[in-house]
Amino acid sequence: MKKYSRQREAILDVLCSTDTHPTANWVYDRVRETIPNISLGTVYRNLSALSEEGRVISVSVGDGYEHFDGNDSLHAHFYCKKCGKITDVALENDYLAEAIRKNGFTPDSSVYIVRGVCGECNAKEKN
Amino acid sequence: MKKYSRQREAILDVLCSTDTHPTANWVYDRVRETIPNISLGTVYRNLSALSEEGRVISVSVGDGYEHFDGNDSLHAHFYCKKCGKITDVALENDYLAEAIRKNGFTPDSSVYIVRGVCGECNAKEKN
DNA sequence: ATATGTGCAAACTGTTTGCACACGA
DNA sequence: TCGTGTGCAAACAGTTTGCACATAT
Repeated sequence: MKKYSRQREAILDVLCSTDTHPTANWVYDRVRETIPNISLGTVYRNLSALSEEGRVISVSVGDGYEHFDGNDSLHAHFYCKKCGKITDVALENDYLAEAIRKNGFTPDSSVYIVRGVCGECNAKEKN
Repeated sequence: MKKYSRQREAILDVLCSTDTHPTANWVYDRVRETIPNISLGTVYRNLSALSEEGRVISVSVGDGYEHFDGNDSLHAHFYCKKCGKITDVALENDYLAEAIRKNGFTPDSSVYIVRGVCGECNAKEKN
């Protein structure tokens, strides 16, 4: 059975109190402020556990890192290729998951990523 | 300037003639049937180049591998956590990219992934 | 008591990269 | 010729894992 752990709670806290889609290492640094001797391995183990439980989503934008997201409302991710920032874009309904359900699948989590250039970087480009 | 290469064409061919969302290594094995002494490094370099050009899409489903997709029609990916299979689901319009454009971004490629259990594995589970 | 979680560090592995050579334009 | 691409192999880096100890139930 699943056992409580201070470490896992702290990790979940960090993920739910940011919208920056952090990497494992960023979470590690942040949690160390509270639990200084937590290990990176523990962070990885718990991120992976939380992700399997569906309490957290993992997002791969293609920058070589796994990003984690504690935002449980329906949204898409916009990844800017220039500055690397990931921005949430709220969605009203999950019509992709619906389309998929019609194909005989049972979806349980959705990760939507759109890549491109953000407004800020678009502006800068006009130099 | 971009130079023609037999290797890159062969890699693109492989990707466009399958719907299995292969990994770099699978592509490597496949291309070696035609170009036996191609190197894995070359495959990686070209996959990454093709991906930047937008001729190919890279899909991270969270199994530890990067998957590549030469299908250029609009579709979502369903990843089955049980059997690992990735299935394309055609979409009529890219309303997510639209939603994102309204937020001031300039999207250029979309990767939609829904995770869950596929019909086959659902059936098997009823034992 | 005991099964699960942790810290530590080493191991793993998919991917990247430097270099000398080959090749397309 | 000249700049880009390739093959090879070593290096890299994010992530995983084994082990002995700690902790929740």
